[in-house]
Amino acid sequence: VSPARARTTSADIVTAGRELLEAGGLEAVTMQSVALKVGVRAPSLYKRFADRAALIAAISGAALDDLGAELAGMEETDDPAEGLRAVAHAYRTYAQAHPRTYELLFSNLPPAFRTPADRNERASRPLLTLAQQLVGPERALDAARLLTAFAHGFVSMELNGAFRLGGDVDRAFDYGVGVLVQALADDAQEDDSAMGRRSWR
Amino acid sequence: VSPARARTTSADIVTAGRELLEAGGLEAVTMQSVALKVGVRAPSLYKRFADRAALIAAISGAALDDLGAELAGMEETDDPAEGLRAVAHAYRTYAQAHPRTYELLFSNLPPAFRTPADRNERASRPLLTLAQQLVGPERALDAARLLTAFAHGFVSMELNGAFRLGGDVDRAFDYGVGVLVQALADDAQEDDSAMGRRSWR
DNA sequence: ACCTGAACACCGTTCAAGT
DNA sequence: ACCTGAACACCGTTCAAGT
Repeated sequence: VSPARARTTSADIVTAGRELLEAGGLEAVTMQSVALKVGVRAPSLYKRFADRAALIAAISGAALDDLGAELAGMEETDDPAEGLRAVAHAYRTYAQAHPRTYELLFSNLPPAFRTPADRNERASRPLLTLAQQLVGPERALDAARLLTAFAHGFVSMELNGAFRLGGDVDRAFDYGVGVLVQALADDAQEDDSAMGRRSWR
Repeated sequence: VSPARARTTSADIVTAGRELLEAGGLEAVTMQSVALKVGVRAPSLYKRFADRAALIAAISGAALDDLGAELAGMEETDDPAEGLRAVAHAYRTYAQAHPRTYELLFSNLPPAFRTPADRNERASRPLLTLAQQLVGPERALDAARLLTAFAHGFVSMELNGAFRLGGDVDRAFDYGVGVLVQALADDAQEDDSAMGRRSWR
């Protein structure tokens, strides 16, 4: 007897899932729709992914790698402030190009299916490196979190249609990034000149 | 013949839904579980809500009203910077107390079922008023968006377990809020003294 | 006027049976 | 070794029939 040959691959399945995700949101990524798209029946997917959650996690991980690739190399600059602004804009650009995928990237997954820490690390290194260049090692993490939180929060609200009071949304993002980076630079400057930490408490 | 008397109310249904949401996440809010909790069968819910999406929207709206009530009155202060910091912390406190509900509040709903604009307005007015006191009417909206984006982004990443690099997360939030409010105040100050807008572009 | 059981289409998942 | 149809439990939703 000749054992059945594989008719698809994990990579193909993830690709099909990502296309369905971007086209119709997470609810369109059903085991049946993904299977049909790769020319197989739903039960066959369980040969490669334990369940739907594992497939979604793989899709999320692949998307994170893409975002990481988009940001790669941005820390190689001699103007960290400019670099940070560029990272923020690249971040927003990715979200606008792949809104549903971006949404998934920051949605709650069961702990067992979260993206491994090292893949996460790669995507966040440019930002962290630039932050360290701007404010020094001690406050790099806080600064990176400040920027990430702002960028993610802004983009997330933008995608959810939360900015309905009018105004220029592009300008608001520029304004926010600018104020933030400048504030971080000033904060570091003050410390350099031994004036102690700004008292904002 | 005696027509059947109502055995539940829309308010009861929403309450039951909110409890199920906080206990087990959105996926635990099924028409059957909600119906059983109010002592009725699933089909009866359709007398009061067009479908599950409408029920979820009602739950989301009720939660927004609660958050609005939490923030109400915070704009009545003579220290807008302090008021803004207080709003940011109240925001984070709400999210930590009701994580799943908070998550729903900022998740993507189909446009037809979004919270009406006026209910949204009530929850965002304190922040907007304080921002206007700090930076003036022209930049109030940008400033409010900067703060909201940071607070939402930070809290959202916190709830999703995105802060895995260690460090003091409470301190990072304080740091971010402090830097932001200070930067906004400085920015406004500069304009007041007719030195033109800070050139951060 | 509201409630219900029964039915339908759909989903995730399992598994014995095929090659 | 992988694929499949059939089956199961569950879900949202509709609707005729009850009171």
